[in-house]
Amino acid sequence: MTEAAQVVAETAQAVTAQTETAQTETAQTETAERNRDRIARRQLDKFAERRAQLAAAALQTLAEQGYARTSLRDIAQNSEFSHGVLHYYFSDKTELITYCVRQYKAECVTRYDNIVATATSAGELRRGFGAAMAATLVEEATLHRLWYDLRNQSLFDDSYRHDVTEIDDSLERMIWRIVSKFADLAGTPLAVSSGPAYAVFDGLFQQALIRHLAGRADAARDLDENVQRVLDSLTARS
Amino acid sequence: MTEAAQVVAETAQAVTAQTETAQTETAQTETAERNRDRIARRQLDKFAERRAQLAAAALQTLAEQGYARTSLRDIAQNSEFSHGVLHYYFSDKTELITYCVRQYKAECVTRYDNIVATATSAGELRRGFGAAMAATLVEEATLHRLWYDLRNQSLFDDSYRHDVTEIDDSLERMIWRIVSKFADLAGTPLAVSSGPAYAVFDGLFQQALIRHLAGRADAARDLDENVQRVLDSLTARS
DNA sequence: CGCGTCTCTTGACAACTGTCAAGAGATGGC
DNA sequence: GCCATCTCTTGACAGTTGTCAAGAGACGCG
Repeated sequence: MTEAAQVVAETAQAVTAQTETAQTETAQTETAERNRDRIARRQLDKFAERRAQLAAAALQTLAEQGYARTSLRDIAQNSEFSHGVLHYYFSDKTELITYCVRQYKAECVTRYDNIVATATSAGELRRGFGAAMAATLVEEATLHRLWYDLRNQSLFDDSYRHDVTEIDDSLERMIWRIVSKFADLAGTPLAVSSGPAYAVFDGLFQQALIRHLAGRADAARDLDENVQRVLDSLTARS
Repeated sequence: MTEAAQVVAETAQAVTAQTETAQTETAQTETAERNRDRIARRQLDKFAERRAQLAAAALQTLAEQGYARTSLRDIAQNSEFSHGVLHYYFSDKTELITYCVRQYKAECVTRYDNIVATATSAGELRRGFGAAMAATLVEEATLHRLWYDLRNQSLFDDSYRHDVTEIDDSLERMIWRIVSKFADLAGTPLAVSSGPAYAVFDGLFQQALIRHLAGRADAARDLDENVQRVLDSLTARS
């Protein structure tokens, strides 16, 4: 990797997160500076784009084979590039997988927000939650399997712990938005707080995932039913 | 491995499970046969004993490093033998780990049965359950971490699926013994059946494990409290 | 004691792993 | 069209992996 590329790689995420850089150039050098800036920006975008593309290939491979059985060559083979390119865009395997985890997060932590926003009654919210859980269970089964795999890896390997914890917290908040709004709409207090609420539904989902992947056709329907029933149960008795 | 040892290996578990073999010898050859039998039995016991010993070393290593990072040489180094011996007692890595999983099961599926047997009131059972969960969370944290790791591996690797499913079913029954007896003692019906009941408490435990391993000192206390609260919540409203 | 069997060690093998360096091609500004 | 830079491929490296074979040592029978 060239020095320039190195710099691009190291700052890619930080810079792309900014909407605009400060314009402190004098009038004299403004055009040249802007040009250079525009070029750098384009390179940066292309760089970030390819990183995302490779991360997508990595996510697919990991979801299929699992963390323990996935090598960098496997990932490259699922992309349109050779294995060497991975070390041009990622410094090592850990950084690649960390990036994958972050990309996964962006896709999933707002999964149920639409339901929360549109539901007008407790019953509607409850049914929408159950249906959405059952739907993603079937449609993104391998990706969920990977999530649980990586979350477990983080219990053995500290390098993943931080990002995994961050995602887990986001998921907890996502579930809490549903549960607390449900209690709100239903007008009943809750028996548990955010943490155990997430844990309970995560447990239900994980069990359903295991059964679904084992080929049990009733897994999604059962999940739908169980989620609704438990959601009801978590409202405290009056 | 010699042919004899091979046979011993293949039949070790089946034979040790039997309490006594059929005695069909004639009086003439009885002594010789019994002698041979006694010898074979002793060899068999020694063989099974060493298998268990090696499996214990494997369990310890796996619990420390996780499935993905544990090699046969790592395991051997945690025992008092060299790496070659593993292929004398186990045909391959898969058989070793499968054996480990079975050994793990034997240690854990009756974990709460004492509480079920001795509890005389719903409150006592509920408190005993919460305390026992919190205790094993702390005392056997790495072993639980391994269990979740292997259960996840079984979602990617069919070779472990059968044994893992068997253990998971046993755990579900174990939890159900508690939950159903609790409802019995409390005189209230339950909102959920065996499957979701297990899923819910497993979710609580897994979250507590993650937090405990992350160094959060309140993990065990929270688990105790959450388990009791959820157990109460799962009793249906009258 | 001698000998066969059981146990275990040693060393090797082929395959695979993450990593990296050298260089070929592609691209785009001048 | 030239040249610098970016992008990607190829091939190699050192280390690790599961597996196995050859043989040394231990054990226990006759």
